[in-house]
Amino acid sequence: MTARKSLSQRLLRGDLMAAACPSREVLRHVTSRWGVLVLIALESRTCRFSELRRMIGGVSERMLAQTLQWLERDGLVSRRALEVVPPHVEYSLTPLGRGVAAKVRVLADWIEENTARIADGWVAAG
Amino acid sequence: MTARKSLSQRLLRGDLMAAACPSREVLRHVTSRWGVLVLIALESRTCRFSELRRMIGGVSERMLAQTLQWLERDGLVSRRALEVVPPHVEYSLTPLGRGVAAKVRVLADWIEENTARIADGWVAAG
DNA sequence: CCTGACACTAACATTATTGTGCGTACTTAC
DNA sequence: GTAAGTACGCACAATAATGTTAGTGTCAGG
Repeated sequence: MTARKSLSQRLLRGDLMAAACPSREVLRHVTSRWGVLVLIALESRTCRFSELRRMIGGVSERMLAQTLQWLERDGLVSRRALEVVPPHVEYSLTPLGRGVAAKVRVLADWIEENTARIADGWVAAG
Repeated sequence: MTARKSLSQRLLRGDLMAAACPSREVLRHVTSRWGVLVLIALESRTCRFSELRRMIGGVSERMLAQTLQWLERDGLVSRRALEVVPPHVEYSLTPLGRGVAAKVRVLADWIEENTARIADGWVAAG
């Protein structure tokens, strides 16, 4: 068994500017193409696999599964499989996951609100 | 010449859940591996190319240039080249860029603070 | 004279990420 | 009986992102 709170947990802080820092890995999962969207979708409510697939336009089953596994390993998403037929699996955010999801959501909101402004620059510049 | 404020800018909001929405593109630039770090670095101050390169551990010149160009086209970063020798180029955030950078920074802070907790889960699970 | 700094670009090699199609094992709906 | 839904895993292909190397032109420092 591991200690309840490791030394690193109490003392160390990640440094994203450092190439070798593990925080880089977390960043990649969270900000991956579908990671952002999964976190946002799950922030609203617990979802099944195929619900997520329908909610998130353009995601393939393979990528959705992959992304969910990353986030699960990071302890941000929890998976609950019901032993029934047909299979029923529920994905939800962990307390930790709710933390990131909130931040991610704020960023996503900003992007949704400002995309039109940004896209105007694209057409103006050609 | 384009209209001062396009219809889309006043009326439409991006929808990240829609596969074809342009907001997806903005999201990709902002959350790209180096995009996040560039925005954070520039939030603290205007920087020269090689300063950014030194600040952001592990970034190659090619990727830094690429990322800066994406963000510049999106109107988030502005580039100012002084006509001197040796070349002197300054990168800074536009007002729009300051908007995203603030949101990105909050996310990055969260990750830096919680990476230790997350990484603990990695070792525990093996 | 030789090197390094500066801010890149172009060409090429290599990963990483993503997509596609198929298979699973069972059930309900048509 | 046939198709579709369920939640994926696996193999392979394609595309996107990233890295590596070399080169540009000028000038200051050793």
